[in-house]
Amino acid sequence: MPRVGQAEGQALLERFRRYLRDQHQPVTRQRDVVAGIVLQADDHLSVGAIQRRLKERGHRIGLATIYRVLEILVASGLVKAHDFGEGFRRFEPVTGQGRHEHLVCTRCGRVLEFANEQLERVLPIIADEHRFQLQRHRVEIYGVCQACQQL
Amino acid sequence: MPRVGQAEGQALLERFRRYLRDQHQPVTRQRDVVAGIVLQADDHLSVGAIQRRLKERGHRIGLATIYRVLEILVASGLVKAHDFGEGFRRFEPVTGQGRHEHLVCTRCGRVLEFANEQLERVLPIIADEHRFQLQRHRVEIYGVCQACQQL
DNA sequence: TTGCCTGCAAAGTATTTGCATAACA
DNA sequence: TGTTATGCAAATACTTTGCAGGCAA
Repeated sequence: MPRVGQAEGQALLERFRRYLRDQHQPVTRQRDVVAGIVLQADDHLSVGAIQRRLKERGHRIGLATIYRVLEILVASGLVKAHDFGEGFRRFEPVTGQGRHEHLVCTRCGRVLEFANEQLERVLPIIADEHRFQLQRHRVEIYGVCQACQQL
Repeated sequence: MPRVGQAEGQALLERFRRYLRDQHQPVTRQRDVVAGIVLQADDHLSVGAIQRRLKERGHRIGLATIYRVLEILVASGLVKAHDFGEGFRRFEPVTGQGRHEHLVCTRCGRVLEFANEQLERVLPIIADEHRFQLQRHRVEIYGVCQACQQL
């Protein structure tokens, strides 16, 4: 079950092309291909994973270009960058499903998502109690996923 | 108001020396000095900050040694390492005050702590709902601290 | 056509490792 | 005194940047 449906991925890609045109930036083949992979991913991709998929599909795109496209994608708001403390970042398409947090498997690296109303409610209160102007938060649960427990 | 009182810092340092002796590892001057700085810190120190304090106090200790002492401190359980997504880690002495999470100021880098019972209660439930064997979690609130808001 | 994007390689940052020397027990 | 920690420098991993040439508009 993909995070982003085929159709939603296509729609996001279309929005990215539009974003580039609006910004008077060219829609290059590299940008289209990299964005296509990230925006249609059913997972939280690392740069390494993106590079691998590019190779599999026969595309020869430089590493620097991947990073530069990701920068644009994040700036466009269509992609979010995450740092799960692995020493590298991962990238996730921003779908309509709204705010969610992450469960990260420390064995296989798989990332699951969850939403919890209670959590989202309490964090602004805590920030307020400490006179913090909340900008964003990060909630991650690390553990062993069901599949890895059975090995 | 320091996180770790002078007395508590001293006690932690004493425990570190005992830990080394128990492990049949030498208590060298470098280990003692670096541990002293980290264990008595009133803040979440980066390696850069540790290095700076060492220089201020006239100690010439190699960078590699700092990292190696930190590795021992973390292994001993007296220090916790944190990754606040800044591209480097920070280190915090483990005091008796128990579990807490962090508020990180995105302007000045200051780190405040907070504890919230509701939060600690809900996270294991969420892990369970997703058949995740919980190992640890991370809750961070990023925003602008009170001092920085007034600038 | 023309300016910006791309690819390559080099640089940059945080951290780790190898090795000769020095210091602790 | 023998073992092992230290200091320096080189290596590593991820990411960013500079520059010559290629491509989108």
